[in-house]
Amino acid sequence: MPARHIIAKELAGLFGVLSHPDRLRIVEELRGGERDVNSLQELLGVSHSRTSQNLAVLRLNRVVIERRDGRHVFYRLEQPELAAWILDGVRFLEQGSARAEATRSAIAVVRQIWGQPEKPATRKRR
Amino acid sequence: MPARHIIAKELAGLFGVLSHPDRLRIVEELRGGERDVNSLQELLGVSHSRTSQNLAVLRLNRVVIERRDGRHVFYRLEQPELAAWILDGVRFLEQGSARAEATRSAIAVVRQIWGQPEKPATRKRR
DNA sequence: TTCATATATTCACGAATATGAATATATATA
DNA sequence: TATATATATTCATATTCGTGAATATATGAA
Repeated sequence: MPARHIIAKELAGLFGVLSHPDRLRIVEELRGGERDVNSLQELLGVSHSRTSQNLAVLRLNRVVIERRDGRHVFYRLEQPELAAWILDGVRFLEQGSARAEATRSAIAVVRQIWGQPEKPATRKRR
Repeated sequence: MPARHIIAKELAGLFGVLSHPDRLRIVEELRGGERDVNSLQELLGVSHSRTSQNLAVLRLNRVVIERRDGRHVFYRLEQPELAAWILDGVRFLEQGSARAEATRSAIAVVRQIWGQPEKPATRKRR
């Protein structure tokens, strides 16, 4: 199989993994370091199982790595630069006049929020 | 709706559009300039309608723009830098020891193939 | 003009895949 | 043990995919 077929397929897989709002937000929330599932669930405001399932997708595709500590499981980015690369892709949302103004201003906000490393919150360790 | 929700959703949409091998290859093949549907179909080695349908997805999501000329429809990237950004993302495939050696060498090849602008082939114009 | 051809898009269908919600199971800690 | 936490499984639904047929649309020839 030609190299470009292999890579196109694998890249498409990576894009597929990232083509979900929850999972994108998880990646961005992990940009500053590891977090446990509960902490992520609260940040996302979705159900526990949904968080866990999306983390499983990310883990199976080697986007995140887990570290168990007591009854907590902490997740972190396997390749922290991934978060910056994703954020960089936001510029392609600005295109086109058809794009809503709401989106354009949201981009500015998100660049503030996601654009700088953040010290992980409430990291309960034991 | 918080900015990060909006952006996560839109970004996820973009990733979804790009989460298909054919569409990724189309974007990369267009890095050097416009091509008509037939030319793309031959490059990809897939059916005509499949090519056209994937172009429609890219078009509806403002990734590509069409230009009609006679009986040909030429497509080009709306934001040419998109191809470079995607190629940049290839580095995240190198990760992890579980990754097959075949992939690693394919990455090198693809960086050669996609890494430099290419002069569009056989552009039949009238 | 009419007809044949080349090009591109759209449609309909079944197959495959993804998704979300709910539940069940497993594990670690107290 | 009981409880909190995390993962796995199941199921119903929704979405996406690929193919082949049908439908434009444009061009050139008769």
